[in-house]
Amino acid sequence: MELTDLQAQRAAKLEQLRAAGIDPFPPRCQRSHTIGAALAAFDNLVARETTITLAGRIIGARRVMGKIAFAHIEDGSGEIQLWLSRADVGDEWFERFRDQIDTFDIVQATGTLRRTKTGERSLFVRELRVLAKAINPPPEKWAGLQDVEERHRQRYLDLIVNRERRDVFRARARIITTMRRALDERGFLEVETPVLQPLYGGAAARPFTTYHNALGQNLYLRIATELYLKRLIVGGFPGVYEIGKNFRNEGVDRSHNPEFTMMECYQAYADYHAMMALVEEMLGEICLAVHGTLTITYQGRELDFRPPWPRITMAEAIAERTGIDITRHTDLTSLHAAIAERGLRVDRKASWAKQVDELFSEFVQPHLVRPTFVIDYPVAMSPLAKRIPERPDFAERFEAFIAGMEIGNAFTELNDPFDQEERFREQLRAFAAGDEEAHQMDEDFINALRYGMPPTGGLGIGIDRLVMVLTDQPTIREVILFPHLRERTD
RNA sequence: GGGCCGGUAGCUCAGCGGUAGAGCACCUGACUUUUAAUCAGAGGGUCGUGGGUUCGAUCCCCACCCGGCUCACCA
Repeated sequence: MELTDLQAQRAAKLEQLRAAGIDPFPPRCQRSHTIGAALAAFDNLVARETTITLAGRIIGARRVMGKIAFAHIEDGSGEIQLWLSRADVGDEWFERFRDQIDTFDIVQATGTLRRTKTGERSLFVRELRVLAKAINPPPEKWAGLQDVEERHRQRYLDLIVNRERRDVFRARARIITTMRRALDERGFLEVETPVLQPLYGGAAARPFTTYHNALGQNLYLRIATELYLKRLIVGGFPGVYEIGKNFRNEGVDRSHNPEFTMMECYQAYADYHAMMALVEEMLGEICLAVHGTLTITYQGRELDFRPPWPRITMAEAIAERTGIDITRHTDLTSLHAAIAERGLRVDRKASWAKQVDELFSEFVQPHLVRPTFVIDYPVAMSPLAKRIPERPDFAERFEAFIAGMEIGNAFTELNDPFDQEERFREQLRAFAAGDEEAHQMDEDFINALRYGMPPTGGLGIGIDRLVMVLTDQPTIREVILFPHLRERTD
């Protein structure tokens, strides 16, 4: 790989260090404190004049004068200023600091803590060591690394330079930890199910396909964990959950990434009302863990996580926004007529369910800013959910919306194997008619249901979108460390 | 996939037919309390890629690559 001038300069300095018998990449350091710990114990360490050794990356500019020098280092726990004087570290290392050590190099410094005359807490260095020489130069000192593409392609650099971005991913970890604890405390068992699946199911999506050489078999990367987790409810676990990646072979936009993290949980002897309560409680706990309050701001808009969240049926929501009552237009012709009557766009290619969904997505979803449950979806859109006894064309299903985004999806799970089989057959017909996202027939899942699955509530939460909401990030790419980007060919 | 915008020094950006610019960074020198250090000086570019128009193209035209926003799609 060809080096730029700046890289070559740094590589030359590295060789100078080697020539002086200094390993620019020594295997160990002698750190006595993290910077965070040293700052926390600062007054004590000053009073006792304790000699300590800190390590970290040089950030910002080195300020080297004739006989003294300043620089800041950071180690992930904090930042501190180094104060170096020619008298204390000696000519050799003072000049080495000036001539061979650069911004971004990782160093170790031994000395005592004190405040400078301006009052800044600093390590007055007596001994310096190089821990790792940086060959790549830093971006611009003030503007930093702005270019979105480079921030994502070189996330490591983004995290060094834009250190506040680390907080987004710390919050992400806290969100997942808190969710896991909430589920554990409620008796759910964490499980792992296959990522490589011979059939894909549990969601409406196109899959990524791969091939197992030894078995001579096509496999799919999972689009959901649902059908495996419900097999475990059949198997007798009272509650299970899985947090993991799903893969959907679809487009990329501000709220979609081809691989994304989903939490799915299933609770035996519960229904979708119990799942609504679970969402309210669990997301409340998570919001408190991250923000310490249940009312937060997302992209300038207030979000109130205090329970109970509003509940509105899909039919009511559509009627409210469009004046169309889908419960009275139960066939496509009638529905199209109602849409046309109001001067709205009719999708001639859509099925009834698809047309309903389009009405919902276009006219209702953008308005669902505060945390809201939309409940009771048409059965035709919900092939894995149980019918509402009094209204068998609708299913006991809800989706949770926050800031106009679908965050969660839940049902009272369909446990009638005959109905499930018929729903799969309906999906096969849709697939044959050109719906590439229709579900596949899963005979083994039907077989599991034939052994009897208790009434069960199931829930999926899109972790990435939840993190967006709770960290006030505008796009999903900002909450995924390494978001999907096209390969660069130059 | 459509529309709009962008890709120029390591980074942040200006320039938009006539020798390629600034700031920061880097390099050289001075400097014992800096923190956007300061002062003086120097270097650094296939202007995303490939064609075309032109006496001459970073600039105009075409195609392509890579992004951003947006619409569509993806419940």
